[in-house]
Amino acid sequence: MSDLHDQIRRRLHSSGIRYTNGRRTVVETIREAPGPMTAAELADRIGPSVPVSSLYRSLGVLVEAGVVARHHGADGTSRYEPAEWIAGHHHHVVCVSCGAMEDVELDPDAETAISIAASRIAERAGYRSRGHGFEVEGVCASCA
Amino acid sequence: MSDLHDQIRRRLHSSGIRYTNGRRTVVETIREAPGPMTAAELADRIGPSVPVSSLYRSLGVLVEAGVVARHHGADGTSRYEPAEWIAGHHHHVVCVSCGAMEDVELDPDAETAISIAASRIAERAGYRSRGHGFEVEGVCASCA
DNA sequence: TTCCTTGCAAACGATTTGCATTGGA
DNA sequence: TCCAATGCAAATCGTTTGCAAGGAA
Repeated sequence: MSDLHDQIRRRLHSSGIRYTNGRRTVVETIREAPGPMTAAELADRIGPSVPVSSLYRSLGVLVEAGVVARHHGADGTSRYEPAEWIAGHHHHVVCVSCGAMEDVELDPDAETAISIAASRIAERAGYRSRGHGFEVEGVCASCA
Repeated sequence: MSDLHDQIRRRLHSSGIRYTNGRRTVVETIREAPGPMTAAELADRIGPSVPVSSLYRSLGVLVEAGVVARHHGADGTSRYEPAEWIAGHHHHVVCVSCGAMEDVELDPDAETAISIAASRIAERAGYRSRGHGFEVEGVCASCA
């Protein structure tokens, strides 16, 4: 596990960015989270040791460096989770009612179907497909 | 076409809501737009006849009534377009760089594949699938 | 010493809301 | 008449930034 942090440290260092305690705390909190978290949720879990402004700055740096991925829930707020090279490939369900977001993995055949359809969609609009990330909308259990 | 506005008027009236000039202007502007628009873009097109606060209030009412659909761009701002019963079924590509959003239609076979995979994803997370709406992420032509 | 990073507070952009006024059925 | 809708300004929320102090290489 220190392995991972070494990898991250190297990644950041190659851009002249330091892997400080605060940033490591942010990364660990995101990794321990059950799913994509908002900045406010992260701030709650981390406590006052990392003030909001620093939290946001760290998140920006980590997203920029490809360590953390940023997503947008149905409520407009950003949610953060480990990048794919850390967390593995997966998709998201987003609750259109409360904005919650969860990770989901697909079996290979569904994955293939999705991949084809998604790249066709991107191509048709003249977009360069970025992986084949997409989000499914629905209503979560507690909102239903 | 006055047909459509009559339908909308009836829809709103059944909830004790009035279909005023301002709201009609908002609906028409959204219908004439080339794709999902932000509130700011709508305000630009409409001009000062509908102040921002009224615009937002109208959008809220229209979304609530199922006349307009609200989506979340990659930049966190909301985008609005006619509801599916007006615009027809389609999907979206979202530019992860600038937040732009475009409509895309799929051929029936891709549509079927997507539909199956999307409902499987929703089910797996315990979400009630809302249609099978989803958004594909990519990078648009002007950002690439 | 030289940059990068932090922390606080102030600034910001998008959206919402309080309140008094206007307008429609 | 009665309740919904409007317009303005102020408030709120998530997020960003300026600036001076602190810390690692």
